[in-house]
Amino acid sequence: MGVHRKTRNLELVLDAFRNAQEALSAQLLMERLPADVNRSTIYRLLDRLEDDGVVHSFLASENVKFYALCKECTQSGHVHSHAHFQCTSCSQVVCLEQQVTVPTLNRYRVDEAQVLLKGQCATCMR
Amino acid sequence: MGVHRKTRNLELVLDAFRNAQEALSAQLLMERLPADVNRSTIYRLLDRLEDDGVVHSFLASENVKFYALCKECTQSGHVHSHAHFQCTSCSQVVCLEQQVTVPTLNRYRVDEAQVLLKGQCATCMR
DNA sequence: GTATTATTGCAACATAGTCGCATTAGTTGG
DNA sequence: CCAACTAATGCGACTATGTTGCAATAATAC
Repeated sequence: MGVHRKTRNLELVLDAFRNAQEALSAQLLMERLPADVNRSTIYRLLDRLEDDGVVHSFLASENVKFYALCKECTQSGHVHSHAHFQCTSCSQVVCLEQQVTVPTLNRYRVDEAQVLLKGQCATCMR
Repeated sequence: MGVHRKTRNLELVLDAFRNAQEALSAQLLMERLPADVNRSTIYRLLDRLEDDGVVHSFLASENVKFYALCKECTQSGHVHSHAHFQCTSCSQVVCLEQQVTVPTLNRYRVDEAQVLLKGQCATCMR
């Protein structure tokens, strides 16, 4: 497992994430990358980067999967229970600092929490 | 707006929700309803019921939208910030009692919180 | 019972994502 | 540097979830 070869496409995707302040979907990546980068390749790179723990993913509105670089995550223990925010006007998605306290449930074992806050971002509020 | 006519399909869908202990997706509904109920009709009924505040929806894994009857919701003020749980083994989704305390953010106005806890349900843990 | 129109069924479409397979191109060893 | 190996890519076809236009059907009001 792991990212093996240093290819142009991989570098392009990583750069896109490094330059982005927000989380990115496959669709957004396609728009930001050169047109000749194949759709399947983007999906495959995202899958791989997620497997490798380089990015984490979460679902936002409209059934779209978003990805963002893992910052607080270590190789051993991943902490993905921070919240995400999506603006209902511009659809932009960002990772928040907020950690989510996962409630303990007696009938279930909770492994992961996905928290999506929806509302308006500073730009769209004006 | 509003549910107007009392049709067979509407009754079937409502019954399915009343009989279900879990949340239902369009797919699950299709499996539980007579085969001659049209796919589009199910989607349209779900949309309408959500508009009317009869059910609420939220996204679970695999980009699938789930619906459940609104219980704590009043006509005037909807409270949809309770958490949902999805079992990663059997994919079943349930509404939890847990209310989510929506964090206040200074750079965003938060209108809604979607919380999906993932893990294993009692049945799958055995 | 008839008129009105919400609801339905159908088929075609849209979008997000996946997959098999042949080709391309990093990487390694000599 | 070159050849061999094989990961990565591009392509096209496919799946799944959901949407839409339109004509037919059926619930409701009179």
